[in-house]
Amino acid sequence: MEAGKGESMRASDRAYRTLLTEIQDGLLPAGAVLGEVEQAARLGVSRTPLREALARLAADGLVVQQSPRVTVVSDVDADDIRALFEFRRALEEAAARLAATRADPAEFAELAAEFDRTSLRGEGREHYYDLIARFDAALDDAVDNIYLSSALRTIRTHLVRVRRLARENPARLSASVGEHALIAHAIAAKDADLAAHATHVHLHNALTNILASLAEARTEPGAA
Amino acid sequence: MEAGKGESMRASDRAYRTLLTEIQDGLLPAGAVLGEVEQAARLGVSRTPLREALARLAADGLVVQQSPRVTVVSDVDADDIRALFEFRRALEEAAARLAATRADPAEFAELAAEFDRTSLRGEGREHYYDLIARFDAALDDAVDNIYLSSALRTIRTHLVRVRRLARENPARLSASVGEHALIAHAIAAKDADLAAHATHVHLHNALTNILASLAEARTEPGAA
DNA sequence: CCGTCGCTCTTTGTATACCTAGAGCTATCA
DNA sequence: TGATAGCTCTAGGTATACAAAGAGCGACGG
Repeated sequence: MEAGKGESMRASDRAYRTLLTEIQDGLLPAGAVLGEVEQAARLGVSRTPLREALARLAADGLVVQQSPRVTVVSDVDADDIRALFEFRRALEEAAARLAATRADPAEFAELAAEFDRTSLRGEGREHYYDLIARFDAALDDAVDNIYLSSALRTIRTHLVRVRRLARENPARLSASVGEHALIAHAIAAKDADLAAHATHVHLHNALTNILASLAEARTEPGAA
Repeated sequence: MEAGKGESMRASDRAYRTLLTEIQDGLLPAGAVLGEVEQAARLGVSRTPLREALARLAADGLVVQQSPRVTVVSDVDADDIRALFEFRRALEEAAARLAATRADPAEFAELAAEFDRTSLRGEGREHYYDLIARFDAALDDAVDNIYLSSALRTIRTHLVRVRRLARENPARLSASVGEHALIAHAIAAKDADLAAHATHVHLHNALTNILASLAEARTEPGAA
């Protein structure tokens, strides 16, 4: 579907992908120490490509040099999430405005229609996340700005982790579909202000839900 | 003042700093091919740290893999600059808003006063760029958002190159001081809307000036 | 018994040797 | 004469060997 297959890549790419996935999925929790020799042996690559992978993860902000000698998986607390969403709001509002100006209306009208349909039938997570991914891709394509796209990609990388920490409930998922439908409609209608403000609203709701979910999880840490 | 000295750094850092400076100063022009062995020999380091330096430059967007085999200094044309400023506007407007909310008013009042003073006496480029740098640092500090700060740092890295391409004239420099004064005053007054809109205006003027300067340079490429 | 000095061992940073793949050239065949 | 197949050679990708520095521990002295 998207990028190259697992076997034909360079060792450094495989190491990066593997570590990225493991961090996003929580297999490598925040604070986990990533020793070079240890990880190189585990992933079956030598230290050279592994170091390259760690450097990329550090550039992404998923890994941090705790001390000059030890690299750890970065922590994600509520303040981090708030900061991430401040950044995200700035970028996605700008992206929505630009898309409203430049996008092919037909494409976003089609996406809007799909969001509307999905909103009626209560489809599963799978379908929802897939649709979101297509919407994001269309947005990136319409905005046509490598700086913006690159920054958005980084954000999405972090969001995968955040979503894992804060399980979104079905009600929120459903509401999110509706919010996306509005954004898509606004872009299709070339209404930049509406697109930006709808994005603002969407991100506000998403953040609120995530922080609430996080607070909940802290009070009742029973469900493993 | 800022980062570590030249002699005590790691070889990879030295290579990165050197290449960065050379690209920003135009010694390595757009399109210049950066062979690993060649650059490693030239900079007096081995290929391993040099590769790390190239990877960082690639992450910054200053270097690009033209083909799977050849890495070149990235090009900067008018469209790139427009895209950069779209991105910059999104981030700096957001930063201005956040600073207006969070900054210590006294600090920005002081900066505003300095801009006002600089505006009266026609100080040189040196003083101007130094003051801007202090303003940027204060903004970063006030915003207190690692994602935003990190993205702004990347932008500033690119801006050094852009400034080189488009020589800013004294009139523009003077106007820019005034615009900065207004932004600083707005932040000190905790007026988020004014801070954001003044930033918008400032970036619009800066971009217009740069693009005009670029068009000029293309018609009369005489002055070496 | 506690503090400090020094050693060792681990871990990162760097250099280099090896491997592989692709671009370009040449020679041969149609 | 043109095209193609094969070869060579270069440059990147990977593995490994080497160097240096810091943390942890132990022994010795006060």
